[in-house]
This record gives sequence, C-alpha cells and structure tokens, in this order.
Amino acid sequence: MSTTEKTDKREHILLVAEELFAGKGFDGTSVRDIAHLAGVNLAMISYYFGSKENLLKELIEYRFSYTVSLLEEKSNDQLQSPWEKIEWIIDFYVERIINNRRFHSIMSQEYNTARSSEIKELITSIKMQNLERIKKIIAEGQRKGVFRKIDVEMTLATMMGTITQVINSKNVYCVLLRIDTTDEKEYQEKITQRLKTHLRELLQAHLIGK
Amino acid sequence: MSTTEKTDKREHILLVAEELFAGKGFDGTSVRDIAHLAGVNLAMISYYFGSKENLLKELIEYRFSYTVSLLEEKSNDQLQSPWEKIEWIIDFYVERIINNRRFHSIMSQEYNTARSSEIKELITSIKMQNLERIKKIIAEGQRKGVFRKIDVEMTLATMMGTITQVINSKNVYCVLLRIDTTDEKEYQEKITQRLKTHLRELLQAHLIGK
Amino acid sequence: MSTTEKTDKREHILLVAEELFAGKGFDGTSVRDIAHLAGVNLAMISYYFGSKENLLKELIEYRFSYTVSLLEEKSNDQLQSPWEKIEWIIDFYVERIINNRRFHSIMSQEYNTARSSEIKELITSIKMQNLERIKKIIAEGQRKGVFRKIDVEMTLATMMGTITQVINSKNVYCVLLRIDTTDEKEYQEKITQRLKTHLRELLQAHLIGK
Amino acid sequence: MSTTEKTDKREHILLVAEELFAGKGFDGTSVRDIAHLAGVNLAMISYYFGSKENLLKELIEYRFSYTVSLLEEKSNDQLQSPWEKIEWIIDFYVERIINNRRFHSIMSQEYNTARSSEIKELITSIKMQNLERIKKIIAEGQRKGVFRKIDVEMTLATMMGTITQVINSKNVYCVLLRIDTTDEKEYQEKITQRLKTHLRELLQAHLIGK
DNA sequence: GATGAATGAGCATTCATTCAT
DNA sequence: TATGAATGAATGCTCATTCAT
Repeated sequence: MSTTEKTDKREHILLVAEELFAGKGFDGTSVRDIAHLAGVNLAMISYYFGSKENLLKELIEYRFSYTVSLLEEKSNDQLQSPWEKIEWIIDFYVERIINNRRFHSIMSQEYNTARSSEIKELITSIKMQNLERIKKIIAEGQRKGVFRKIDVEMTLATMMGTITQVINSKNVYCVLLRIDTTDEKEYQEKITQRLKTHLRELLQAHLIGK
Repeated sequence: MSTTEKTDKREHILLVAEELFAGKGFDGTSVRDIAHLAGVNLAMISYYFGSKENLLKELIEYRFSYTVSLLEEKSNDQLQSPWEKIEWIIDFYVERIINNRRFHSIMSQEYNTARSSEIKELITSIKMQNLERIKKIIAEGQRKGVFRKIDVEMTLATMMGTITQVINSKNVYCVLLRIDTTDEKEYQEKITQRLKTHLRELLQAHLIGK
Repeated sequence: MSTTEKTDKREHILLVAEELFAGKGFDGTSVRDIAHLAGVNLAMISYYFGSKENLLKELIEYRFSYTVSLLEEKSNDQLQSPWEKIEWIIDFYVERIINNRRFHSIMSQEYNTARSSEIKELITSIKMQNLERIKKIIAEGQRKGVFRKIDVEMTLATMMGTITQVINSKNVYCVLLRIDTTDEKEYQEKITQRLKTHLRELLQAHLIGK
Repeated sequence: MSTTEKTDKREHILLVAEELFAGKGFDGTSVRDIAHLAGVNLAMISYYFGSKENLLKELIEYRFSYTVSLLEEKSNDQLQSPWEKIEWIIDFYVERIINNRRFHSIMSQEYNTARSSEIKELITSIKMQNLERIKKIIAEGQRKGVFRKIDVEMTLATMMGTITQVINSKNVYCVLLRIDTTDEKEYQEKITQRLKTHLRELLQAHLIGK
C-alpha cells in the first residue's frame, strides 16, 4: 500500500471524526461510530491513534498546523497600515473559522470539558499565541495614534465571539437572516460576507471612531 | 416528607447536575456522578426526572422560567430612550450570563449536540424571543434616527458572542486580563465590570457613532 | 430478597470464580466465564465486586478468614508436647490444603504473577504469620532438647512444599500412586492419608532422629 | 542472514518470553509484550513460532532438551553407592532448578492451566521419566538394605516440592532467611547451599535413619 | 525472510434504566 | 415514596493472528 493511501486513511478517519465530534460532541461520539462512518475496522482507530483522546489531539494538531506562521508574517508586515492589517485579520479569521466551522465548533464545545490537561494546554497556548499577535497590531495602531484607547482583550473577545456565536447558533441565525439551511454553499457565502462587513464596520467605529 | 423538602431535593439535584454538565458536558456526566455528588440514591434521578435527557430539559426550563417577562417589559417601556434601553440590556445580559455562567456554558456546549429536537426547539425559541425583543429596541432607535443603519442580527451576535466568548474561554482571558482564577468572586466582579464598559463603548460607537 | 440470598449469591460467585481461576488461571478466566457458569448477569460481577482484581482479593479474604486463630491457639497450648503439636499441624495443613486445593492452587499459581501489590502483600503476610507460628513450635522443641538442630525455615518449606507438590502435580502423582482420578473422593482420602503418614515419618526422622 | 543469526534471534525471543511468562504468567503476557521486549517485529513471533501456545511448547522443549540423558547415566552408574547417587541427584536438581528458576516457575504456574493437552502430556511425561529414574535408585538402595522402607512417591514429592516451594515463595523465604533480594547472585548462592544441606540431612535421616 | 497494516473476536467495565419491595 | 438489586446494551480498548507485499 502506498504512503498516500495510508495518509489518506488516517486523514479520512480524522475528517470523519471531526464531523461526528462536531455533530454529537466528543463524549457523544463512540469509536464505533467513527469506524462505521469511516468504513474502517474498529480496531484500526486504536491502531492508528492509540486512543480516542489522542485522536482528538491529533485532529487539533492537524487543523492548527497550517495556520501557525500566517498571522506572524502579517503582524510584522511593514507596508500595511494597522487598520489594513485588522481588515486582513477579520477576513482571515471569518474565512478560516467558517471553512473549518465543524472543527471550530468542537473546540468551543470541548474546551471546557476536555479531560486531558494536555489538550487543554495545547488549545490555550494556540489561542494565546493568536491573541497576542492581534494585540500587537492594535498596540501598534495605538502607538501611531490611529486607534483609540480601547479595551484590547475585550475587543479580541468581540472579534472571536461574534464569529463563534454565528457558527454555533447556526439555526437561530439562519432563521433571523432568512437564509436557507439546505444550501450549504449559499449559507456559507452569505454568512461570510455579512460577518466580514459587520466586523469591519463595528471595529472601525470602535477603533477609529467613524 | 413535606412538599418543600421534595422540591428542595429536586432543585438540589438540578443544581448538582448543572455543575457537572458545565464541567464535564452532558455526555461526560453520568447519572451516577449526579446521584453521588447530590448524595441521593441513583434510582431517585430516574424516579424524579424520568431520564437523564429530561433532567436537562427540566434544568433548562428551571433556568429560563424566571427571566421570561423582564425583557418584554423593558422593550415596551416608553419612558426610556433606545440607548438607555440598550445600556440596560447590556447590564442585564452581562450580569445574567455571568451569574448563570455554568448554565450558559451548558447551553453553548450542548446546543449543537442536543439529541432531542424538543430541547433544541426549546432553546431556539427562547433565543429567538430574546433576540426579537432586542431587535425591536434597535429598530425603534433607528426609526427615531438615533441609531445608525447597522446589521441588526450581527450586532446581536456581537453582544451575545462577546459575553459567551469571555465565559467559555475563562482560562485564556484570566491570563490575558491578569485575574486570579482562584478567587471566584473577584474574577466575577472584575469581568462583569470590564464586559459592561466594553460593550457600552463598543455599541455606542457602533450604533450612535461617537 | 433476603440477606441470606444476597450473601449466597456473592458466595456462589466466589466459589465459581475459585473453580475457574484454579482451572484456567486468573488471566485465563474472563468475567464472562464466571458470570456464565454462575448463572448471573455479567454486570452483576462488577456490581458486587467492583472489578475482577477485587473479586480475587475478596476470594482470598474469604478463604483465609476462618483459619486465622486456629494455629495461634495450638502453638500456645501447654498440654501438648512439641511433637504432638507438629503432628497436629501436619494433619491440619494436609487436610486444610487438600480440602481447599483449588484455592491453594490459585495461590501458588498467582502469587508470583499478581499485579496488585495489595494482593501480594496480603498473601505474604498470611504466609509469614503461619510460618512464624510453626517456627515457634519447633524452637520450643529445640529449647526442650526434644528436636535436633535443623534448618527451621527449610523444614517449613519441606512441609508446605510436599503438600503443594502433590496437589499441583495431581496428574503425575495419580499415575505414580495408581489412584483413579475420576473418583474425586477416593483420591482425596487416599492422598490425605498418604501425605499425613509420609510427613509424620519424614519429620520424625528429621526432627527427632528415629 | 546466517543460520546462526536466525537461531540466535529465535533463542533470544524464547529467553525474553521465558522472562515474561515467569513474571506475568502465560495469559498475562501478550505477544506484543514479547515482541517489544525482544526488539523484534510483532508478526515475527507468529512467523517463527506459529502461535503463542507453540512458543511455550518450544520453550519447554528447549529447556528440557539438554537434561534428558544425564539422569539416565547416573542411575545406571555401578561405581556409586545409592546414597552417593541421591546426594548427586539433590545437588543436580537444586542447581538445575535454581539456575532455571524462571522456567521452573512457569512450569509450576502453567502446568494446571495449560489448555493444550499436548503441552500437558509433554510435561507429564518428562516429570514421570525423571521420577522413575530416582525411584529406581531408591529401590536399588532398598534392595541393598541401605535405605529404609519409605513412601517412595511421597519422598520424590518432598524433594521436588521443597525446592519449588523456596523458588516460588521467594519473597517469603528471603524475609525469613534474611537474604537481600536485590543481590540476585548472593541470593542464589546462599539458597542453593542451604537447600542442598537441608535436603541431604533430611533425606539421610529419612532414608538411612541417622 | 520479514514486516506494516489490518481484522474479528474478545476483554473488563460502565452506562441509563427498570423493577420488586 | 424511596431504594438496593439487577440488567441489556454499549463503552473504549487489546488480543492473537493473518496477509499482501
């Protein structure tokens, strides 16, 4: 069997697990569920991932792995103004969270519940890193006199919280926004656009004051 | 045994269940856990509540029961300006969610996971009702020319999402805000104040533009 | 259900477990085996004993509980000569071990294997207590000039080891002694008599020298 | 790979298996344990030995193979007196069992448990052969009027049982004999000497009567 | 000859719930 | 009303073994 196939199988299991964890929660999903939906043998899951807990850990690492350095780069970019950076970050996060909304949903569901402190610390450290980078950008804007004196930490909570709220209360916002839930793609596009525009206007008013 | 004692026992079980659900999730909490921590017989839980699922339902009804009409009243109040109403709502929600943050945590964790559509619909309808009331107030402000044309639904998401974000990422924000986690009361007071001030400034800039 | 019935069920499970452990070893016996042969529900075993390991522990305590003080009494008896005491002990041990040969077999099988140090220590302490009591009797005989100077500890090993050897190599000794294996009762009586006589003659020659 | 290397690998696996079987029992040892400790691929065990059961069988054959004829020779030796032969046999068995005490431990643990009748019969036949040879020597001594009329089979049980008892209750006898368990070599030497002396004195008193 | 991948069967244990009392 | 006893179903996981390469 080729390396690709092996990787694909692992990845396939991870994606199936992600879907189930998002829909039924970590504890609500059994390893049997995952094996069945993934079309693999039950023992395969333990064989590849050791344990259900470790499967979650590997999913987290898999999802976070490719977005480590992007933010770092952006915050150090000398050519963009602080507000341009904020606009970029809004777009980046809205898209990233909407695209990975299943995974994001797991994170917000399981974060408080996580039994393994290892997983908890992994998530905390990633969240902290991301928040520190955005903090740096806002601080830069404040130093340059472009941004007003606002509560930076709470502003970060607003940014993330708004997106999370829309994701996690999908049903409610679909009704409110009169978006058809069945057309997944349409929902995604509309909600992405709406979130981007809102956050730009909201944060512009908040940070710059117009 | 008197009716009062019976009610107290039921309530006691509900509160213990709330604590455990918040800490370990619905699926992560066993009926045995609840019975043990509540100091009651295992069979009593089924005896009183029928099933674990129904225990959650009763907890939701118990928590929502006393906050139904308050918002209704406020939105119809003719003596306050729209902004005064928004300020009141911010304070009301921040306090209510912070005070019931365990329950709120359960709701955000279990909402997407809930197996019973009955519970899902119950939560959706309550959320919808609350959002509709706030929508009405913002619409009133816009009609009066006091509030700018903003995305009402997204603004609601910002309000709720910001509070939820701070609650559910307690660990992260405690570190960021340099608040001691061990002193529960101090944490609660500081975070309440901080959230209220931030949301007022944020929404004032957003809705009114100053 | 009466207390007697409940105790009987526990005891019944213990006896079934003893039989299986003796025949297939602790690890070779599954909780399913025990439940099946005992005619009880699988979950019952965990309900009564908590775990398989603890079932073994309770079996050990159950088997040892009623023979604690008998030996103590005998060793302090002032009316018997040391050799009369040794004769009594030979008879006592041969009968006790033959009658509980299944349990004895488990002990010699699992002693070196026992995973829980708690069980190991329990067995060691019981063995030590018994050996100390016999040591005391031999020492008394030596003080009185009745017994020769022999290696006390090794003599204990001989006493116990001879019985154990016959029990654990039943097949071999049945052939050697030309005893029919199918008639359990006949086997037991013959072997008991043979062991008693042999040990008396052996130890008399060893301790007294005739 | 050369034949030597292959044999060495097989032997290495056997020795590792012996160690684990002795420490955790046959059922308590997994093929994975053996493969891991031996540093070989898991599938290799099945590849070399066919099955776990057969691995045990090969271990037994491996251990017994080199001691088949020694005893035969000795019992036919015309130059030694029956008592000299018994002395030689005591030394031979004590040393052989002490040196192979891990294997001996497995035999006494698994003998009653062994699922395969093939293994059971193998062990029984080896034991029988050995016992028959010693029987012959004692019978010779009795014919010559050197040995008393004693229970030959039980005397054999005493010889083997005493050694086995000391080996299998190592912990107990280490405490009783005040031997340091950590120094394996010291333990082995002391216990060997002690056993030899004890068995000589014991059997001399028993067989010859002095 | 040697091995990574895979698997069906089985493991001990825990689950929410029911029932006789 | 209250509860100890009981249970069928499911849990996560490990087992010895096989097989394609």
